Amino acid sequence: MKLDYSFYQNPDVEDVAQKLLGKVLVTQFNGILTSGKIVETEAYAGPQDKASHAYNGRRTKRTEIMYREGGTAYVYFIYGMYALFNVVTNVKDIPHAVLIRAIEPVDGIENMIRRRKLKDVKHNLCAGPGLLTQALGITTKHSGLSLIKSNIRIEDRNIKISDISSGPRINVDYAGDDALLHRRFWIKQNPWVSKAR
DNA sequence: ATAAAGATCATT
DNA sequence: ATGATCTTTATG
Repeated sequence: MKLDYSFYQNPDVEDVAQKLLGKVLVTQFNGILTSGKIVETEAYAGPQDKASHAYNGRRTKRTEIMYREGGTAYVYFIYGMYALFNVVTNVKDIPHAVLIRAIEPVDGIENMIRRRKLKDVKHNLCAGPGLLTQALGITTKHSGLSLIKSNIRIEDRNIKISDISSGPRINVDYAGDDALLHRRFWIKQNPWVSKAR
């Protein structure tokens, strides 16, 4: 069943990041349904987190979306090529977010392969934040959409997951000491987790 | 108006 | 380790 606002409005963003592991991220655009099991996430704890776009309460046109109520999609463009998908958490005006870093393909795999311009299923189909958005057809124009009311949603399909591992977030060295915090979570030994760089 | 950086990825 | 590629943001 689809996750509701009560799931997303949890005040503990690290807790949500871990609970998202094993849930299924689904998009349904133009009748094409694609989905994947979330296997890797990162928590961004708003104003107190030097790695967050909302650090120190920064509000810009882009980051404004993070101040919406939990259960909103925050998608932004980075490095001139990639859209990264985040789940906004906590209540309105508290800019917490969870970056979805990797999924394991579940539904519509042929369409995911086509969107990625691959020949067949390879490890790089959706193991990385910039790759899974391509595979699911997510772009910046989806930023601000409700995960409860739009064609992007997250479902609990009662998938049991094994142990959770944690470590520092990727590519946030600009965050000083906050770069050392263990706010990246993944399903232990899952082959679809992104390559750590 | 300009410049610099960036929650990445593929390749060497 | 480096290059591709361009939006967002800060600064002047």
